[in-house]
Amino acid sequence: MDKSYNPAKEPEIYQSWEKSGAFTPIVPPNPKKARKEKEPFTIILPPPNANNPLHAGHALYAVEDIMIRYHRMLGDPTLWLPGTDHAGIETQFVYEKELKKEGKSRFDYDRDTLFKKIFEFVNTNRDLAKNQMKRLGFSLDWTREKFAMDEDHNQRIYAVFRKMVSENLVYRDEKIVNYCTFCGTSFSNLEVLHKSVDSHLWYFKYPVVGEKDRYVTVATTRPETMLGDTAVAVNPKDKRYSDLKNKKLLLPLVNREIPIIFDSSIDIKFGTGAVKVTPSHSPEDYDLGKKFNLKFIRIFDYDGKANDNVPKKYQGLFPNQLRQAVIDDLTTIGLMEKIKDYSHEVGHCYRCGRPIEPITSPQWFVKMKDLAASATKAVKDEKVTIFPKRFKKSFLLWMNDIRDWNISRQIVWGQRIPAWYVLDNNPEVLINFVTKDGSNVSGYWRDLQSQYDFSQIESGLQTLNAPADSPYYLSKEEAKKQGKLILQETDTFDTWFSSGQWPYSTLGWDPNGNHSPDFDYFYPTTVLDTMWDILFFWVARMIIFGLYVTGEVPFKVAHMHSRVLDAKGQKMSKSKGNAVNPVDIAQNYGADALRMALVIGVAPGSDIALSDDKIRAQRNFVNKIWNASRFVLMIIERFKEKNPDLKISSDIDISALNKDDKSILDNLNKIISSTSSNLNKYRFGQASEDLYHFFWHDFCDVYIEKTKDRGEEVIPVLLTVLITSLKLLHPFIPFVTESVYQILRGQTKLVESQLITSTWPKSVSLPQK
RNA sequence: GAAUCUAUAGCUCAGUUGGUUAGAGCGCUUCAUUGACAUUGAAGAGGUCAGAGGUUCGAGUCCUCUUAGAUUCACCA
Repeated sequence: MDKSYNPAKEPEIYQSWEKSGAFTPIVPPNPKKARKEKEPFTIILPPPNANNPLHAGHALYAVEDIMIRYHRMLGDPTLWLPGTDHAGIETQFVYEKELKKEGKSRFDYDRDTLFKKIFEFVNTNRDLAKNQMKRLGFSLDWTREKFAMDEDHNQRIYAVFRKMVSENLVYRDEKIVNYCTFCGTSFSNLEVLHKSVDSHLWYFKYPVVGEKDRYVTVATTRPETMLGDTAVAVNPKDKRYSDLKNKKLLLPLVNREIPIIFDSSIDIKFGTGAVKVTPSHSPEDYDLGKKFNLKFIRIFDYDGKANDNVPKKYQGLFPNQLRQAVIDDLTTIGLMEKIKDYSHEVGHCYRCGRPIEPITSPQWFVKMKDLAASATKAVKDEKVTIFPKRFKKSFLLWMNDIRDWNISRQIVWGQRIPAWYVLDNNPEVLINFVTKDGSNVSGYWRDLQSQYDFSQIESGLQTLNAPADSPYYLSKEEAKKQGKLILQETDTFDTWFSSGQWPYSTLGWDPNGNHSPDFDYFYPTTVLDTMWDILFFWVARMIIFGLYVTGEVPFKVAHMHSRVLDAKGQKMSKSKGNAVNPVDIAQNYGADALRMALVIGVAPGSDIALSDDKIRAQRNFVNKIWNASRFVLMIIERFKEKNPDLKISSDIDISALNKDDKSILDNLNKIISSTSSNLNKYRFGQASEDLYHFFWHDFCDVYIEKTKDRGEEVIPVLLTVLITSLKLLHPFIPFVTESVYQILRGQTKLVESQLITSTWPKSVSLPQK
């Protein structure tokens, strides 16, 4: 044996495991029945994004590997299913940055071409993550690997979509959505970051029509939207304005007469108690607009510029430019009353960081109320146990006031929504396309149809935007019955609409009920392990979809793991330059050292500061195991030299044990039961720490030292404690334990061929005290 | 605005349902060690467990408040 452990050989060990079939469970002939007799232990890997190499956080898949290896050793049929996610907006955002380097942008391509280019880009990256996961020792069943853009997965989510449409759980509507004009897409509420912004409250005077020198002053944080105001709202109990019933105001700069409306939602104490109402650009005002049947005047286009609903001099300005122009002009004409400092929360795009523009836009929504209710019930009834417990509370809180989910994204990378529009009788469809000579054209079908032939529009199509009440058909064939000029919706599904269906889809759920044996055997899965930051994005959606589509929860336990931070406790990110590549660490110190460093002494769900010190300490521990094993083998050799007939065995003769033997075996029994119990309770930090202490202190420092002046009778106890320790440690540090085991196997009589598939230890029977 | 979490040795953190002298890693001090391992061993210094109050025979552990920090959720002008 080498003088110290050499992690360079870890990949060979991984190959031998994979080749032996240890990662691949066998599905019995009658899976449903077999499941009832013995339930498999199943984890679906949270699929990493296909667009990027793994980061340190992904190394925490180690937690899943620990559970998987533990259950495999317990003898449970065990499946850990790998896959990668297409990660819609994330990937497109990354790819657009690549395009920018070439001096191109998404506007240079029709959507089909752009889609194909992104697909190629993703394919070149996909194997990277896979090899990294192998390097870290994750015992995933690669024969079942999936990708979120696999055709069978697409077909499944399309089927679910159609079902939801037919049951009125999916609807189209023109509502206020969170829109990023830079990314060119809407977002769900979850994808909006609320940042505190130091700004101002501007007080404008709106003249009262027909009354000389009388004004109503409104206070606003968004002067620019005043060009789209269609009312001013006050509280009916506010005496300052009670005489203004049936009066109108003259909107300055625009010279439009707007009504005064009375609604109890208006806070009398805020500002002047009078609020400008812009139904097309503010969520609250949208509600008022609906309630009072106000005009909806959208003043910003999808590119963020002011459109022709504003006076000519303002057209084409971006919101911040428009703001300044409005402030200047109101000041000039003497209608700016005052400006106060004011700090408030503004929604920003989680992707590009720019302010979100709330605008009305036709989009696809999922009705959440009933779906959320069933998920809430499942969690309350512990059909799904959320661990650590504190996340259960925030889950229920979030579910409690959930809003309808905007599932359509105006990007190309993702599953294109399977709905078709008929242009023949739908002139108001807004179309963007690239012409044959490469220029961008945008316009309504009513105007375009005379200038371009349909085939050019179809082949150059970038986006279309159909009015919310446009009829649509769920297949091209259906649509064709209605007309000749057919275009498919260009919006794609929110990534989470796809990944929310990951558990049953990857296992082979079938819309027609002909489920695969895998689905019958492994679904519902056992544990879902992920970081808490996607509890709402992903975990909640999976529970919702699972219950809706299969009638069962997708997993029984949702285990939220820690967040990996750098040595200083800072969030890792590429831009900060403090991101570490887990594979680099594995090359330098061994995957085992990294894995151990990530779990030892970490409380459930708390942050992990990953430092070099910590990794080195665990590298030392791994080496300690190597050397303790080397020592045991060495003294066996020495006894053999003295006595060539010596039988090497780990069978313990209870009557021959001395005090030290009994003490170490007693501790061994304790560590066996505490490790099992800690693993059952997801207390990986405690389990690993106890094992560390037992092996290094109890076994090496105390017991081995004491055996140094004893005879060959120590061999069975030494072997028993060593082999049992290797088994207990194997889920955490699989490589060193397996490689030591293989060496031991060559030199002593060991029955089991691999540690990975060996049985979990049971306590040694000792004489009663 | 709502909720959650954290505050324990110089640093990074463990400490399950409350129970004897509060632990680990790294760092520090002294010593040992040339055949398991210097990626070692032994001994040691170092904490009024943020502060105040309460429950209890007993609290780092439960409750209340205060202070400091972090995070998440949230359509308020």
